Amino acid sequence: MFLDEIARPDDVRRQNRRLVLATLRRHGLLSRTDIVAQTGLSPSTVSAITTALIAEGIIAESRDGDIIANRRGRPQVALTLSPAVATVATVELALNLVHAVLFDYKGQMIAEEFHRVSTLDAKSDDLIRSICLMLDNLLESRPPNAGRLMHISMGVQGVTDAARATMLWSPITPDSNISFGDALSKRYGVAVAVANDCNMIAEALRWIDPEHYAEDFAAILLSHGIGMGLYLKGKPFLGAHSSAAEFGHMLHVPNGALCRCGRHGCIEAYASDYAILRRTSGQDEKDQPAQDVDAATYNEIANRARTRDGEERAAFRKAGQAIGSGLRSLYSLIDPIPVALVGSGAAVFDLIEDELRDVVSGTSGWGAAQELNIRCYPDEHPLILQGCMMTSLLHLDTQVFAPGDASDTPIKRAI
Amino acid sequence: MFLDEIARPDDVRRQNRRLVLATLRRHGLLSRTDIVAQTGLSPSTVSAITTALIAEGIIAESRDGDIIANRRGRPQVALTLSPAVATVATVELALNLVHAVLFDYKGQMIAEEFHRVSTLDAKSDDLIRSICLMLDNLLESRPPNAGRLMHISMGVQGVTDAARATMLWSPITPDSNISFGDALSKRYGVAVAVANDCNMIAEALRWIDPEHYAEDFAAILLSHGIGMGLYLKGKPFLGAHSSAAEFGHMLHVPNGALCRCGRHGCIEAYASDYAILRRTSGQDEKDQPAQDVDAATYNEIANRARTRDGEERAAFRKAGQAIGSGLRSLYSLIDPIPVALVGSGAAVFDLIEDELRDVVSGTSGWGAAQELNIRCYPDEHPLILQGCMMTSLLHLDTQVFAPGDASDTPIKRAI
DNA sequence: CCTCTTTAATTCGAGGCTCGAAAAAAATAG
DNA sequence: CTATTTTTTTCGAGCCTCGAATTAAAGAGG
Repeated sequence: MFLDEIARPDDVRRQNRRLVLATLRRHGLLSRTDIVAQTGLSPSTVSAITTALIAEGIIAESRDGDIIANRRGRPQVALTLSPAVATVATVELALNLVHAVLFDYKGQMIAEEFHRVSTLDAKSDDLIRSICLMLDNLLESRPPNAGRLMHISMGVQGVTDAARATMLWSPITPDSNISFGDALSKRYGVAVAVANDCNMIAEALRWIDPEHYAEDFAAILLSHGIGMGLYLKGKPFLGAHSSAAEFGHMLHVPNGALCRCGRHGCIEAYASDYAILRRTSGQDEKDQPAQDVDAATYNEIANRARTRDGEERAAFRKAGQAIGSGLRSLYSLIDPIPVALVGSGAAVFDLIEDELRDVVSGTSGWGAAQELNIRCYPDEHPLILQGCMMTSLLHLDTQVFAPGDASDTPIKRAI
Repeated sequence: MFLDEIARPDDVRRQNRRLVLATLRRHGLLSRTDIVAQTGLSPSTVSAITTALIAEGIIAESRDGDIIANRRGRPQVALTLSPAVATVATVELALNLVHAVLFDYKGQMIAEEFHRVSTLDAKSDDLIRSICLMLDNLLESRPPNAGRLMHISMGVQGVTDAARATMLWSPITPDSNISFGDALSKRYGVAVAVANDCNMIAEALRWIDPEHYAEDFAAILLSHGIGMGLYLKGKPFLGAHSSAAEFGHMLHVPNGALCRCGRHGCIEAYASDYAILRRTSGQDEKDQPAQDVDAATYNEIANRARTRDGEERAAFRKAGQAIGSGLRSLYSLIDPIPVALVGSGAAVFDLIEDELRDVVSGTSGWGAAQELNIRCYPDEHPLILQGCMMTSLLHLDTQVFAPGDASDTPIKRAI
C-alpha cells in the first residue's frame, strides 16, 4: 500500500481472497465458519469468496476427511486447497548438484530428481539444458490428474538479481549473469523466481516456525560460502538491486584474508569451510582457497578441533570471531533479530560459540543486555527445498489466484 | 497491505484520499484536472474526494493565485492545502540545545524558538519541562487564525524506540529511557513521533530530492556521534525494536578504540569528531573521549590536516577507513544504495575520501564495478528541521486526514 | 418416528466505492 | 449574442462488505 498507488474497489476482493487462501494454506482443512473466525471477515463475505474459489477449482469441499462430527447442529464442511489446480517446480542449484522437485498446489511432493553436474566446468547453456532435461522428465512422468505447471522457483548458491530472475555471480560455475528466469520462463511459459538459497531458507523458516521467525529475522547459511536471507517487516528483503544481504562479504579485516569473491577480508574468508580448510592445511590466508571441500574432510577437522587444542580449534575460533563481528554489525544496523544458523557451520556451533558471543557482546554498551537469539539447523537442503516450494505456492496464492475478476484467471485456460 | 490484513470498501477511499493529499502536498497548487492527470483517478472520483476534503476544511480553493488564465474553456480552479486546518510542532534535541518550531499544515513556519540547556546535567524531567515551556510559549504567541496543534515530531540525538516514542539512550544526557512521547502526548493531547535525527534527515532528503533519494538510500550523520537514517522500499526503516540503523556502532576493529557507547572498536570511535580530537590531542584511543567538541576546534584540526601531513591528516585517514569499512558492510547487506553524508564530517569529505574509496572498493570482486554514489551536506540542522516537519505533516496526511468517514475526523472537533 | 433445538451456510438489501457517459458551468472566439 | 472549448459535477452501473433474515442439515428427546 504505497502512497502513489491508486486503490480500486476490486482490490478489496483481491486482498480478501489472498487472506482466505493464506489461512487455508496455513491450516490445511478449515470450514467456512473457521475461516470467519480466523480472518475476521463476515460470514457473507467468506461465503461469497469461497463459492467463487470453488467454482474456479482453486479450493474444494472435502467431504471425507471431516473436521469435528458429533456436534449438535448442521455439520461444518471442510474446505481445502485443490491439489490438482496447479503444479509448481523447484530447482536447487548447488556445487555439482541439481535437485528438481514437483509439488502440487497443496504442497505435496509429486516427483523428485537429483542430477550430478560438473558445475565448475559447465557453461550457462549446459546448466540450463540440464535443468530443462530434468524438468521435462519430471513433467512427463507425473500422474494424469496433476495440474498444469504454473510456477518455478530456483534457489541458487550465488548472487542473484531477484527482480530480473538472474544469477549474477556464483562460485559454482565460471559463467556469470545467467538469466535462468528468461530461459525457463520462455520454455515453460510460466513465471520463474530466482533467488539466493538463503532467501529460500528464510522463507522456509518463517513457514516452519512462524512464532519465532515472525516479522524480522535472518537466516545465515554457513557452508561452502556464507550467505544470508533476511526477512524485514514480514517481507523477504531482496535488496535494492541485487538480492543483496551478502552477509559473508561484509568486511571483517581490512586487507585481510583472500575471499573467493576476489576481495580481501570478507567474513567468508575466515568462516566458510574453505577458509577453515585453508588455515588448517597450513596455507597462507592470501592463497587461493579450494573450490570444493567435501563433508568428510570438514568433519575430520571439526573432530580434531573438539579433541585437542591445536590449529584446528584456532581456525574455528577465528571463524567465530568473524561471524560474531558480522552479527554485531548486523545487530547495529537492524536490531538484534532472531538468527538461524544453517548448514555445516551450524553443526560446529559448539566450536565457534564462545568467540562469537565475545565479539557480539563487545564490552557492555547500551545494546548488550539482550542475549543472543540463535538457533542452529545443520542440514540446509530440506530448508532450501521447502523455501522454494513456499515461494512458488505463495506466488500462486497472492499473484495468480488473487485477481478479483475470475474471468481472466489462468485456471480457465488450464488443464 | 499485509497478508493477514482484511480489506474493507472504505479502505479504498482512504487510500485515494491519501493519494490526493500527497499530490497536493508535493505540487502545492493543483486544479482538479491536474490531480486527475497526476494520480490516474477518474474525474468523478477526484471531484468526490476534493469536495469532501473542502467540506472538512482540509483543502481549499485558491481563487487569487490562479494557475493558467488566457485559455479557451472554463478556467481551472486551483486547490491547495488549507494552512489553518492544523499546526504541527517540531522539536530538535541536541547537545546543549533545544530548537522548537511551529508550522502550519502547508509547511510554512509560524514561530521558532531556540533554547540553550545544559543537557549533560539535565535530568529527564528538566528536559521535558524545557520543551513544554518552549512549546507553551510558541503556542501562546501564534496568530489567532492558526489551526489546532495536531502533531509533534521530535528528532533527538540518540537511540530511540520509535514505536514507543521513547529515547532509549543519548550521549547528550545522563538519563536514559525518556518517554518524550508519553509526556508530550499527555500534555498536548496529540500524537508524538520520536525518532533519531538521522531518520529525520532521511525524511528531508527524500522530500528535497525525490529523484535521487527514491526507494532505497541512507543518510549518515557525521558529527558528535555517527548515526544513520535508512529508507528501504520507500519507507523509513525504523528497525525491528529500537530505531536501529546504528551505523556508527557497527564493529570496525575488534577490541579497538573506546566508543562513547561503552563498547570498543565501533566506527564512531574512529570517525566522530571526538575521535578525531582524541587522536590529534595525543590521547590514547582507550581513553574516555571528550563529551563536547566545539566547531572551532574541529575546523582548526581540519585546516591543519589540509595544510600539512601530520597526525591530523592521519586521524582523518583513519576516519575515512572506518566509514569506508562500514559502508562496505552496508553495501554488502543492502546493496550500493545512494548515500548522503551529513554534518561536520561532510565538510571534511576531501580529507577522508581517498581512504574511504580504497576500503569500500576492496580489491575488485563481483560488486566493485559500480562507483560510489555519495553526496555531502555539511549542515545537518535544516535537514533535521525539515525532516521533523515532514514527519508530522505526512502523519496528518496519511493517518489523521485519511480515514474515509468524515464524521469522526478530528477537524470537526477542532478549533 | 416426528418435532424441537442447534449450528452452518446462503441470500438479500443497504450503503460504500470507482468509473464512464452525460450534463452543467464558465470562460474565450467570432 | 451565440458557438466553442475546457473544467467540473451529476448520475447510473457494477463492484465490494456487512448485518439480518432465511435456508440447510444435523442431533436430542418424547
